[in-house]
Amino acid sequence: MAPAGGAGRAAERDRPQHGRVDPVGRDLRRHRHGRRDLSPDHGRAGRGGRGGDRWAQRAHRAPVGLHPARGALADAARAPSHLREERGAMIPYRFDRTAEAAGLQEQFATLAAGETSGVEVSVAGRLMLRRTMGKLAFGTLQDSGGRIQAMAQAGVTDRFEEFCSLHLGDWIGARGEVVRTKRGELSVLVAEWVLLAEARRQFPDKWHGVRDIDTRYRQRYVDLWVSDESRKAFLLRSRMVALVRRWLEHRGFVEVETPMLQSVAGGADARPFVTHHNAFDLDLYLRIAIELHLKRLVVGGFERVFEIGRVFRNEGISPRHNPEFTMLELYQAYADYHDMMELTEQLVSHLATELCGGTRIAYAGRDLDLTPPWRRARLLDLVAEHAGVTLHPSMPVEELRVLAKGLGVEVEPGWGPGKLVLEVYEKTTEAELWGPVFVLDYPKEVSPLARAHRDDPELVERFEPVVAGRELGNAFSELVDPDEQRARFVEQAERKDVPVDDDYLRALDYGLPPTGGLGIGIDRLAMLLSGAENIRDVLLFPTLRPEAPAPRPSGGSGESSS
RNA sequence: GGGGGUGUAGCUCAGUCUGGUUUAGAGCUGGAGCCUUUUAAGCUUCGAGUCGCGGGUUCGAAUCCCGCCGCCCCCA
Repeated sequence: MAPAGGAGRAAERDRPQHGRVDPVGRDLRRHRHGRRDLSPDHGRAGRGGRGGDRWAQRAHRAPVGLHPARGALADAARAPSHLREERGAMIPYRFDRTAEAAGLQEQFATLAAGETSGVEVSVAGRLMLRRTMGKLAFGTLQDSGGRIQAMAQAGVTDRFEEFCSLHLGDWIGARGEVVRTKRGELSVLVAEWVLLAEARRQFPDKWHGVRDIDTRYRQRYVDLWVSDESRKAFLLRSRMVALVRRWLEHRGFVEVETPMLQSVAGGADARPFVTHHNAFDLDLYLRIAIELHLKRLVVGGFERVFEIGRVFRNEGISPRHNPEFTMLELYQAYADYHDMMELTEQLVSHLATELCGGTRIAYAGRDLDLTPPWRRARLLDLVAEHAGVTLHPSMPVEELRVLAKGLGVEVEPGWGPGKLVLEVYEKTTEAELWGPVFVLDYPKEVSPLARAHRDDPELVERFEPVVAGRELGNAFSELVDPDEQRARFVEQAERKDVPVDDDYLRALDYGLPPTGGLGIGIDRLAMLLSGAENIRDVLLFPTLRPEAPAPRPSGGSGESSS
């Protein structure tokens, strides 16, 4: 049967096979014995249990498939366990839960040790700990919101012995009275229970959990199941994104979704991923920014618009970079970058207040005060402060090059003065800024979508909020002049061999009002508020190298070739 | 690409410097059993490892040497 093959392959992948007994064959033999000798009785007993079918709808007994190993090699140690096979066949289609752990802990907080409540509930969750002692057993059940102890007693609990043989990691549903034990632990005294899912692979260390960082990223389902802090970080991220949406909607922003597949990947300076559309026989790019589409929408009359979405950059991976990450971008008509600064500090302090209980937080072992207003400082002034040199993009290229080298900053031949200034800032100053600080006024050369500074034509009205030595986002007074934009695109195209986005220029021809734009890295923000120092700790499934080597063409192992 | 760290049972880790009392250990998990108030329950017992992979040195390699691979961190 088909499922057998699948299970077998899964088991094989977990360990190399070198002339060992095939686990599938072993399982199969074991299974047949179990059925022949033991199965029928247990089948009847299971289905005839009192009240079971009324309480939880049980599935018809499905043909019992092969049980893959509970972890590599572990099946070798496992007894036939006909009980488990029978139980596996009785998984219900649904379960009526009437209470959750956290709610019970709250509701019965005053129930005294040794007292019974007279209240009957049904709970469901995963068995995290188990303590059996002959005629009495305790299990710690975890649901999405908390933990509650399940207490089973011979003579009270249906199928008591089977309950005692549950594995850590198994999911069960249980009905019974809420009681508090003599030792003070709130419990559900189980009358009836049902297996909801079997954990066929062994539970990680119940005290240490999973420490191996690779396993935590690759098998997030295991990490989330056993790592409290991991669960918390992702819940925080989820709440954070919800708060961002609500906060922006309150301020009249409209959420939109724009294409991720683009024929011109614009809006940022990054290498795109290329993909191919078959019907059009057309190469397309995964977007590297959301910017240009959102500004088109402002042209179209959406005065306040935002998108929270994935962008893709085909560049290196580091503790702060993942090839796909989530950006918030927003555009507000009639606003400039000063408005964007206010919006940024208000938004971030709001999130910190809601999620961290205040705007003074700790990050990487240091205090961080996100209380507005944040310091505003010109990039050139910060470079002077930290690197001790006064630079300006109007200075001769050669002079800037010498200054940069003098600071130990490596430079490339083609770089103009603006790029040199930016490079000096990034190499000498950015990481030193604990912040929060708005770094203002970037060279025009490196900011092709930002509007020239009203006081200095060599600069643009642009800022990056920098926190803990890292940029959290990027914002401009947007460039609205179509001729100026065309000139910057053309200049960029000549220098970097990137196409000009003619449609965007056409959109500007229809009139983009003065507009403030802001992009914030949602992952970075989640790191900040959850205390994570690695972006992978806020990405459920970070990009990793494939686990197994690519399957080789069939035709031998290839190892014996001489 | 360079440097540093790391890889031993399903999980968490000893053992590596100083090669051999080690047939590779512990705890948890898992199997069998005892146990009616546990809180990582306890107790008895059993099983489980190509010590990342491949070469080499040696009478003998988890341990020393060489090469490679994965992961983490720093730098580019």
